[in-house]
Amino acid sequence: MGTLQYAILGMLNRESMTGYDLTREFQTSLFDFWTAKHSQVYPELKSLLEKGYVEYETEISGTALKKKVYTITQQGRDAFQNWEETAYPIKPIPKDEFRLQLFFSDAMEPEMRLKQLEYHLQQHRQRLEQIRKKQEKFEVIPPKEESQFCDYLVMQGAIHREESYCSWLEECINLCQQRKIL
Amino acid sequence: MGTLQYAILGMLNRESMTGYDLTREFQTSLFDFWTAKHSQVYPELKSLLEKGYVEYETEISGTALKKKVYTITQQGRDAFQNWEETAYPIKPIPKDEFRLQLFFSDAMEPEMRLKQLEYHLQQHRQRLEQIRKKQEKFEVIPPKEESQFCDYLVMQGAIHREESYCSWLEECINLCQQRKIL
DNA sequence: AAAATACATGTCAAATATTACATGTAAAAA
DNA sequence: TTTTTACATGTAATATTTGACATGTATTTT
Repeated sequence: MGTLQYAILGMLNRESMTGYDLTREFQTSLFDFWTAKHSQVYPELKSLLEKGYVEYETEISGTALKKKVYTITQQGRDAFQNWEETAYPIKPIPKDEFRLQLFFSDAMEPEMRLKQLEYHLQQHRQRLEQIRKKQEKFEVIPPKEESQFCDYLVMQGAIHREESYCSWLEECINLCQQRKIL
Repeated sequence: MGTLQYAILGMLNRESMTGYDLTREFQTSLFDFWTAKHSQVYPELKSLLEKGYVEYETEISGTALKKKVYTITQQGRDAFQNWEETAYPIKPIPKDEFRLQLFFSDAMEPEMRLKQLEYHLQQHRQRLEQIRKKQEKFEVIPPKEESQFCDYLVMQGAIHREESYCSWLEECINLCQQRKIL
């Protein structure tokens, strides 16, 4: 079973919701480590339904709008817990198109390389700022029993990741400029 | 045109080689930011051939073993250079199964969460050590005109990435333990 | 009252990527 | 001399993901 299905089970384990709600979560609270579009969510829900890991009730919103509110079953809870407690070997290193461009940048004008480095630094600084805005909502570190504590941990991870990307790019820019002056 | 095709063009831009050689590069020098299996490389070479971006000559190794040695064409060089100098918006945040598990770890025993954190720290420390072994080969920072300089930059990036992953995990472990003692 | 945005659910085609299937030669080690 | 490892090239089936197509309701803004 793919990771996305466990992500869905994990969310439904917290709270029953619709495919639309799940999709929204993938665009917000899970955004810093997992994303999915609605075109992937609905088929996966169907698959989980066939496995008996989720069930749904139809609710009417307003006068005609049908909503399918999905709830995790005991079977689903068991499958989720089993995944959650399994220590999987770490996945292959994520692909990074910019690192690839940089790797080949010896074939490029030094000014162009610098321009590329500065553009990407700017992009990652923006991303970092967006994550820091989330961080500011935490006034204290939440107690470790709450799901808020987990939110805090993964958000810290996202900050670490972007900070290190930025500091690497700064280092690259320095190295490129230094050797220009000498 | 997909990124993998540009990765192949970039390698052939440095030196003519076979699909087998390319696959080996994806497992070694490009490993820290892009990978591909031979089952993906051969069809992509075929596609590049149809586009006129590469051509090949058949060489005989030994008495019977046929090798297809691919060479980039001028058209291929132009396409590559165009990609290389384009500043693409940064890609969505890479997926990370462990961060997903951690995000849901409020539903888990605190000891289990700690066990998971320590396992992943160990895995990433190992990965970091492997990259550091590559780093040790550089006695000085190579001059910026050489492709070695690019190798150095991306390798530094891989070190930054793994170091920050490890320091984040250490921070998480500390936070989990701290609150246990208090 | 109209328009725009958010809510809500799906399918389909295409691109990307992994694993397994399939075959054979060359060189090095046991 | 046999076996194993590296060299060498492909295809097929499957899984994952994205982007486009397709439709309709509810709410908010203009």
